[in-house]
Amino acid sequence: MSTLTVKLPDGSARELASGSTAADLAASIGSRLAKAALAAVVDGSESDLNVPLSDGATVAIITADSDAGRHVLRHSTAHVLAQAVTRLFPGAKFSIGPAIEDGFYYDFDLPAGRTFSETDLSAISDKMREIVKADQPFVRSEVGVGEALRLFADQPYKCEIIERVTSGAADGADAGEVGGGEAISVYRNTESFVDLCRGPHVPSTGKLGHFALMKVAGAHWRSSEKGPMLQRIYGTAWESKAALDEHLHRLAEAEKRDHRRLAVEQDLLSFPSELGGGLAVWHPKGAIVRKLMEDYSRERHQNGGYQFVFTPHLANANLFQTSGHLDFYRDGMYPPMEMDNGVYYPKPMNCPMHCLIFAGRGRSYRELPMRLFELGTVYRYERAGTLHGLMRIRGFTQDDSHIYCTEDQLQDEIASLLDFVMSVLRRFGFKDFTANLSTKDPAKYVGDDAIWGKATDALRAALEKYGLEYKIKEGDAAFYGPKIDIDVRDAIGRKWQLSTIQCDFNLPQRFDLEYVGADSQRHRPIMLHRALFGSVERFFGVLLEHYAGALPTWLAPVQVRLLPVASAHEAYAASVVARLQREGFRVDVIHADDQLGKRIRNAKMEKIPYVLVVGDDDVANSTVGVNPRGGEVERDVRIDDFVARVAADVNADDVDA
RNA sequence: GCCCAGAUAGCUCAGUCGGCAGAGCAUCUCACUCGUAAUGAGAAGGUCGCGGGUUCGAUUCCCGCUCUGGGCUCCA
Repeated sequence: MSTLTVKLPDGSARELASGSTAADLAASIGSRLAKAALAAVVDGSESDLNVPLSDGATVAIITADSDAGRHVLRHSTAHVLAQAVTRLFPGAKFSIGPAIEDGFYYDFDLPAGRTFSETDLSAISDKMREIVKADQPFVRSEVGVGEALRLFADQPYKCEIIERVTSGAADGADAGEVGGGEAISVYRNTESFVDLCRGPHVPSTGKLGHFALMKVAGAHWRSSEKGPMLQRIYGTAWESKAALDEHLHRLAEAEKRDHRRLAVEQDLLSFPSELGGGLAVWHPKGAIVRKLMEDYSRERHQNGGYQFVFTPHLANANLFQTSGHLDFYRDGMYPPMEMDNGVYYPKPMNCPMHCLIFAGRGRSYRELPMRLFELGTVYRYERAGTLHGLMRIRGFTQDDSHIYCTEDQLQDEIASLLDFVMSVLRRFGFKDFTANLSTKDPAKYVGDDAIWGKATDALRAALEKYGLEYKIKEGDAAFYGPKIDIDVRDAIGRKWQLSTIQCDFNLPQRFDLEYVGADSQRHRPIMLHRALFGSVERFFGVLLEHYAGALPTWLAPVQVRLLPVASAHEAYAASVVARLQREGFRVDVIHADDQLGKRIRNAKMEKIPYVLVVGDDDVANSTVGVNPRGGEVERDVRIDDFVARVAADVNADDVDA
């Protein structure tokens, strides 16, 4: 009997009977591996377990508890979903169903315009469990184009994918469905259910089962707004019940730190419907936090060589004609107001007005770099379906800087800008950063290639110098210049894009901005846009979620709460409050109308950093009882010691979430 | 803008197969004055999101709108 030898990931070799498959390999290694195996990587490409191995191949087994394994089982679960839907809704057309982060989805076109509602999910889910229980095999075969078109004759979306793939017009979404090459691969589960797919898949549906259908949604075919609206079902799937439960638990935790929920619970701000969609009012407790954020931002900008400016909320249409906003972003602007002889628009950006300030008189190279800063409130008409709490809002305030500099200054200016941005972000407790460098889209840009190259190099050099991990997004820049976007990762691992540093070769030209150089000649400055919070509102929302509402002491609306044990201790409590207020702390006191335990509980739910309880002993000894957030109760703490401790906490550079 | 789901007391939510609307928390009053995560009693609180239709009667059924949530698209 002839044999073949394969290489394993650890470098060892293994001899198998000729004709052996990846499944045989797994079995030869161990029964636990055989059970956990879902697919294999053979010579670098993923394949099914039952693929025959060739002599000398390098083979790795994919198990369910790896990222690759979860990807396979999610994709396979999507097929089960499609089969369940086609059985429950005869005539349903299915389009694509990829694995995504934490789960999968599948898009359907139901007969007669029928739509899914959430109540359909349990029936579909039950049908899926039947299919899992039936332990149907996933049988791969490869067919020619003609055969494929015949197989999917009643599935127009599948036919479209086949045609696009074979005509070479496929994009990433199609490639997930079918591999490239001549033959088209399909996976059959039953006599009647077969799906176009590149694979690999689990050997049989019995390997699946730890899934949950999460929600239904509309989704456009081919992700194009012009395409028909399909019905999408989202699900999640995991390698074990424990992993599924853990995922569901994580979702529940994320929901608990939803900034919209925390904003209501802590009385920070609200979105009264009387005001209109996407518009917020800030209540006193939210406003104080916002003010602290803004004060800190102003202080840093003042020390960072910025000049403060203020500009109005409205501008004549001519200004936005000059800036180009009316040409490019009219749909995203609030509608115009007509008055006197002109037409006015609420501003969607501050930069045109800052350009007017620069252009207001002749400028010398000695004034550059000129750094203008404004907390400027802008209004954008975000479409109704896109609004989302503070994260997507129609009126918001940018911490907006525009820096005008010479070409020679570009490099240093960008490097110091990046330092500045990172230092401010760290103060707010973010520690984990990544950046994206977006480069020229050759199809759409203004300015000459030399300046694009120079600016892109300057951005890259700044990232390298700072040592910030970054990805290059080729062709992703706006038409007017390359940019750096900075993402932060929050306490539960979610990424938020916050700060941005953008070069602009367009506005200086449109506003005909000039300075006189040392050579007495006129030159055009380069403009940089820089937002750090981006939107103050959104940044506030991200902070709330990052800290789950427990803002660091320097930002907490109430830093210290005094609780007199009984009415007899109120005078003493008042004297402690006065002392702490003299030290500049934000303090309040809750009188002894409720029991102490109740007042402690309320303070804890409000996530106040320090709760001070004062009773007989404290009155006698000038002490306080300290109940710190997340710490143990301490009795008989001297007031001076407490003051020093809070002061240290407020000034701490290292803030933990 | 499109698909799905919502909107009932300040908050969280129950309920009415079409017949005067309910709980917990919060609020107010009274009692309790208490040493570290919910004291007790009472009161008050609602055009059941807005507008139209069907009906003897609509918070409930139908239509439209507004707002909210989840997606798609978009995001200077």
